[in-house]
Amino acid sequence: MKSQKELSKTDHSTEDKIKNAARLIFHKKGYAATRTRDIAEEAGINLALLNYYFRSKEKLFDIIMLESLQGFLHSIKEVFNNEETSLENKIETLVSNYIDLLIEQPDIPLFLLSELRNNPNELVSKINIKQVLMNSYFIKQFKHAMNDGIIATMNPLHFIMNILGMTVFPFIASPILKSLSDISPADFEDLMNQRKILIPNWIKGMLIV
Amino acid sequence: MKSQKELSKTDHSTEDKIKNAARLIFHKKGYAATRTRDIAEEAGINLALLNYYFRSKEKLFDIIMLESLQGFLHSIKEVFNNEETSLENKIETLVSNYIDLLIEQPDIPLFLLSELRNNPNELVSKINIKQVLMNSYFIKQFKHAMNDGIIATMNPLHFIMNILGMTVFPFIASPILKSLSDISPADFEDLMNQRKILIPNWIKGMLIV
DNA sequence: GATTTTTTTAATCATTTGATTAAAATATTT
DNA sequence: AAATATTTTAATCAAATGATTAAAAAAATC
Repeated sequence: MKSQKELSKTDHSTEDKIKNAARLIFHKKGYAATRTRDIAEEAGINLALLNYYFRSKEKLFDIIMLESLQGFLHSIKEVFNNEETSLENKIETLVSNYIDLLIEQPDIPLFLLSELRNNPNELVSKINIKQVLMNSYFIKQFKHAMNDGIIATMNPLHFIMNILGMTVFPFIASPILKSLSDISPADFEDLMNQRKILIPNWIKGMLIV
Repeated sequence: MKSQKELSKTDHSTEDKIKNAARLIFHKKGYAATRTRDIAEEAGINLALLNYYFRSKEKLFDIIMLESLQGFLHSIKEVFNNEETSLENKIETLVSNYIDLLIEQPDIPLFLLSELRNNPNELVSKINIKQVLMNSYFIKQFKHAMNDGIIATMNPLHFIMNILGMTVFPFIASPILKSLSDISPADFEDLMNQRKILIPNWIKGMLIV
């Protein structure tokens, strides 16, 4: 089990050291609350180096943001466009993969959602999430099963909201959930691991005609 | 249907004008990204007045934060401790109330979750969410029904995560969801209103033994 | 209506913070 | 080894930003 910091791939080059530090702090505090000096300190470099390599805070942020978003979508892409697996299998794999990802990097969802909130972000259109998700093989399978009466009729958006809501929300709300009961971080992780099995079962229950 | 701004209760007094402006901007941009000058401009007052009435940005923020958190918990409190209603009824009421609340004030969840993320917040302990939720009549009913074999066995936390996840998450992720498909804000609101019926049904499905 | 208190304003301060610059240190090339 | 290019640093700048102050305006009190 590696810590967030150790996890940061080989920071051999100075550029990587800065990027890894930036990722860590941006993810934890968001753009506005992050000081370039904090990044420099975390990276163990002089502040001027940050601007030497990345020109500005904003450009550095854009790089981190793009990579984070791509990384987060990568899991979905992989699963959604696999033409070999069943609908059920996709649900199981998606939930399980995401819970693993979120246990490792619990700050990612709140980071992404906060930063995408207002920004008239070209990123979202750049990445073309719509194409990736709504035109995926997974959605085709889903619609097909609906037409064949195998699963209940439902707007696919409801379906996606339910999967993501049940999977991602606990991590977003973990500070509150942890204070709700007296669960330790280890207990919380156990609960999340239980959900790898539970969520797919609940989801399947929603699909029964 | 009032806009967020008009909704702001009677800003008769200067103090109220400032608080309402602060609430609007803090909710939308978060603490770090908010400039006291923006609040002053939104309130239509001189910047010095903000400090005259509230001493500092931080003190003003603390007031808004406390009120927002209390407001958000108020809905739960009301429903959870009603000893007249059934478990099913509580679920329906809670989901319906929250969806109404979130349609009116969609910025609240991301605001609360972002700001509570790191802060070693005394607020959370001050408000004592634990007492409100985990020792509520609702949880008693839930545990009782489990013991009697009326509903499936499940950690109550899973149950709360599922209700809140399915209810709140779509609003947090709405910027992305809206770009996912081509739904208009009106379409989105329709979807959310559908969920007032759908979510309680899905939840009940999870509880079947 | 004069006096005192409260509210509001314009101007300014001090600190923070993103960014730059010129020089030093290090690495690379010739 | 000398010359050149690259990387790093310390010092500093300029703008943004939270906060204060002293004076003006308005309201309340006598």
